[in-house]
Amino acid sequence: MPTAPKSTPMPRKSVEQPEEPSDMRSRLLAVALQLFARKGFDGTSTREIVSAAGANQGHIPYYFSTKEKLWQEAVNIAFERLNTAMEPKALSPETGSSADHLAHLIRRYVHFVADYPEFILLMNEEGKQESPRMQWLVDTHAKPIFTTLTALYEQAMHDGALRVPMPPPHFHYIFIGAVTQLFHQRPECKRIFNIDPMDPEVVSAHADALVALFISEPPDPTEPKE
Amino acid sequence: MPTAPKSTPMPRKSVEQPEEPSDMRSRLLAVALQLFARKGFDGTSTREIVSAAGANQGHIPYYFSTKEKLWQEAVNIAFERLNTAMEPKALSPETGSSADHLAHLIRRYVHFVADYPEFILLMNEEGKQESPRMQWLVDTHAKPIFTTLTALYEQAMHDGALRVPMPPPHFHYIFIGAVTQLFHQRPECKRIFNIDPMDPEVVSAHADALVALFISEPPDPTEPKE
DNA sequence: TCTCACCTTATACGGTCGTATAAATACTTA
DNA sequence: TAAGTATTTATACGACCGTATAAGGTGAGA
Repeated sequence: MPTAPKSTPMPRKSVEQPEEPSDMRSRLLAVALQLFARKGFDGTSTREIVSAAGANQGHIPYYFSTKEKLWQEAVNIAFERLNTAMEPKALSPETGSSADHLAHLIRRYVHFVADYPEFILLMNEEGKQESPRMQWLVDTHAKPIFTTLTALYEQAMHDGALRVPMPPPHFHYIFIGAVTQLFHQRPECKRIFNIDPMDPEVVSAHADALVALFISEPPDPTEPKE
Repeated sequence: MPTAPKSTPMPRKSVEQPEEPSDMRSRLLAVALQLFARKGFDGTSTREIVSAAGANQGHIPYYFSTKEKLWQEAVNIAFERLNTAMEPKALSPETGSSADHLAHLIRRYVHFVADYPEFILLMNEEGKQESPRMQWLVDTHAKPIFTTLTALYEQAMHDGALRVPMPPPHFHYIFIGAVTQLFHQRPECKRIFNIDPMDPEVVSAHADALVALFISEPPDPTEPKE
């Protein structure tokens, strides 16, 4: 920009976005994650990422060498957030019934998905077709998580906490689909039903419905048992 | 190809694929539907379509004028198949309980999705972000279907056929997600669980699980009612 | 056989893509 | 302040994109 005033040479670094991560690498990762989730890997150009991050084309080979590597690092961040939101200690509690615990996990996951739809958008985008990216994602992140989840499902079925027992893979996809479809199809839902899935009341109602659908009712204390 | 033998000038038309639709327009539509479903609108190039259909670049402006129009015609075909598979008369039966009827519809839809995953791949691809394509798809095809479905859900809840009553939009996305996620994430499922969702036994087991989850059990005739 | 509408082909245009790199700038350390 | 490292910039390359079109081929009716 040849017309920029040289008389005010920017004090130190950038005063532009005091809230976002200041270094270019982090900003590129954050922007890339948003765009990859919303528009897919092929649907997102490096020029779009660079422009939205206020960066330069040269930054991508400099920091990430390749668009694919940039995507991998962005996915790593998404899984870090999942693991933070659903931290492992919450998965094996010491108190409360199995049903209560599972209900709590469902509510937590619903709110995570609503707060951070990028995660499921990425997963659904990459899980639907064979590709090196899909294999990397599954082997690196998904498989270990699903091993843990399968154990959780089996424990819950053993405890009678799940209303309808079924093989873990079936339960897994039924459950994940039931939780996420509303948020994955947000624009469609807004246009068809005039409802915004991100509305906090909608999110809570969704969590309630899912808990009622999947979790066994506790035995009614006003009735004699057996 | 200058080395092609001119001595054998192809009798009449093409003897190549006697089973596929013979005219180029239909072949382009069939191929485009597959590719759009598997790789999305942006992820599919007209050159890819043309090459897979054994056609020429010029065929696309000639028959469809635009890639977007080609996409629209392919989507029309997908919805024709949905409407054929779930034909309206099946939606309002005269005999049997509401629960039996609904269970039948669930099984039918599960098998449709398994046989023809292109449909849900297209819907999920386009429903996840705002775009003129999404608006066209929803206004042209999805909205009328979902109006019918909402009436169906409400009737089923009124009849007590659904185990867990909830507002129709919530039920809709929970149900669609529960049915389709397994088939949408087929490559992921194969890699994680070593299970192919298209295996007929897996499809049937999935349908059974969904019926058990959503549909109320019939009142047990061996027990006195009330 | 000639005509003419229909279909197919080869080829091209301007634009965008991922990637790359040399030069310019900013920052740190001495 | 001087030297050296880290970052940013402008720019370029070849490949592929959607779209377009003029020329060639084909077959039915005159």
